[in-house]
Amino acid sequence: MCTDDGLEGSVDDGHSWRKYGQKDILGAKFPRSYYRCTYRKAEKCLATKQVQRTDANPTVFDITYKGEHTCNHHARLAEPPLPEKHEINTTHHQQLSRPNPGEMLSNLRANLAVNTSDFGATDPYSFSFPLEPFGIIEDYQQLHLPNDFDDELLQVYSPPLISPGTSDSNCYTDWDSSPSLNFTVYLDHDFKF
DNA sequence: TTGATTTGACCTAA
DNA sequence: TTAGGTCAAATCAA
Repeated sequence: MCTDDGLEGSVDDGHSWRKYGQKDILGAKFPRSYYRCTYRKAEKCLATKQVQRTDANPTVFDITYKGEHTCNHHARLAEPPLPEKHEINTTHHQQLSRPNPGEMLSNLRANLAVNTSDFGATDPYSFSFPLEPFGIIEDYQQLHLPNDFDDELLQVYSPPLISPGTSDSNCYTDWDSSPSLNFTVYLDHDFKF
């Protein structure tokens, strides 16, 4: 994650990652970093993620998760019954209570700001703003975002936490080809951790 | 001393 | 052949 002073660190998504490579990508100003789960060997956890700073905005990172954690070291999470993979279960959305603002605020400060504006370009989409730092990959599917989620989030948390100006965020899953998740993290220039 | 990061080399798919 | 992804030795930091 990049801060105002240009320092880069890993987004605390509740997992322990170990960097294993960095590559200059053709046409990209900034290199892409490759991370794998710290417990890859110990627990044969094959989860990986790629982090790349976007050209347009150096404070924005595209983070792509691949695979899923099989280790037991992910952050503790509220554990409602998991919807079957590849299935968007709207029932769960109704059963799960939305995080209260205090919890979300503390988690935002502790972890990251996620710009969820302009969702809806792809359907179905799903993304859960976690009660706790991000956990196993399935957790992203536990909540279906309502259409007005971004508006509500912005009303509650901005300014100064979330930049409302950008509109080119993306959040999609491509479960058919590979179990990966890509989302863009926007950091407000005034964001303080 | 141990675990994490860096970085050039290597592998592989397109 | 090239670009993206991974490996692994060297280096760094706690």
